[in-house]
Amino acid sequence: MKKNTLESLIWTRITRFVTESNHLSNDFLKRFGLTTAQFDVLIQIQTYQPITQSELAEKVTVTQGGISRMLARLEKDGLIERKQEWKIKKISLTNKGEEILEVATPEQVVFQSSFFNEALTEEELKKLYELTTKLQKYAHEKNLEQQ
Amino acid sequence: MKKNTLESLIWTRITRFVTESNHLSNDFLKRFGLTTAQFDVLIQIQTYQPITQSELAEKVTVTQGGISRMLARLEKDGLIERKQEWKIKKISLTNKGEEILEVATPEQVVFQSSFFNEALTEEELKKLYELTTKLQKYAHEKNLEQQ
DNA sequence: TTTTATCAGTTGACTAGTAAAGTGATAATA
DNA sequence: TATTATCACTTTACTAGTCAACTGATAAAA
Repeated sequence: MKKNTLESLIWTRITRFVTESNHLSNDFLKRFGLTTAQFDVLIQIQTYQPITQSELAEKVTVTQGGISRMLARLEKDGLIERKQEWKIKKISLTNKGEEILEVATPEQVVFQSSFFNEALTEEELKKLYELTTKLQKYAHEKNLEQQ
Repeated sequence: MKKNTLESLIWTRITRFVTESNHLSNDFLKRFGLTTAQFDVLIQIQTYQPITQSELAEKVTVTQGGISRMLARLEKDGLIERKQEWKIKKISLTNKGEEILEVATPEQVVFQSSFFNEALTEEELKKLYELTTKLQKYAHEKNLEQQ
């Protein structure tokens, strides 16, 4: 019984890479009082605000319930606000949220980029972008089919 | 303020791919009463048994506390056993664990591989393996430095 | 107008993980 | 021998997520 195909070796590499670089980013973002997941969500809100919870959930590939909890925490910390409007809730950043991102984003982008550009050449980066785009599109479509 | 470098685009693709393909695998493994995380741990135990908790934690990039909880669940389900031996605990699969893996592994390997080989060519797979190996090695080293 | 459906979000019970403090056995030192 | 350190693991309190059942408001059908 073969359990180590090239594909499953890649799978292991990718998941280990994601958890390890997540640890590093969490550590780095501690100075701003943020986690990697929170930073990810805040960036999406900043880009698309005002946005509904369902739209946001779709963008960060999390369930309705997951985004509900996450936003409850971010609201408690005063980083975002939810305004009930008709039967939907429109999410946007507060001034505090906006200010933190202004400082955190450039630093986090440089830090996060370092995992890639210190390990790979410019050519390899382009190839990797191409390959991961294909993978993600395929997995995304397969997920949509499932429902 | 530039927040969309090629690197951070790759980051997003990779993390979204990992969560989406994890959903698919979780769904697939439901028929064996397993989650993707549990399957991952069981395969490592099968490969290295008898193994200590600390060694196992290292292999699956999880903390001591994390592996302790995970193994408590797997033990409760009767898939593994922990034998106290001197001051360490040696982990191994039970018959039940071994039997489930025997059926689940070939199917899960085929399913997991499909995310890759249906989206990419053989050539691209080899390239991707090369690139992800570099990435993971780099992130792993950086994590070791941190401690 | 009452009922029913639907839609956006929340909540309960769970898995899976973290950091940091705690436990209990073994080994090293005073 | 008594004390202290260390080691392997557990536990507490938390973030982050899942699914599925539940609200509560709006819209559509009877």
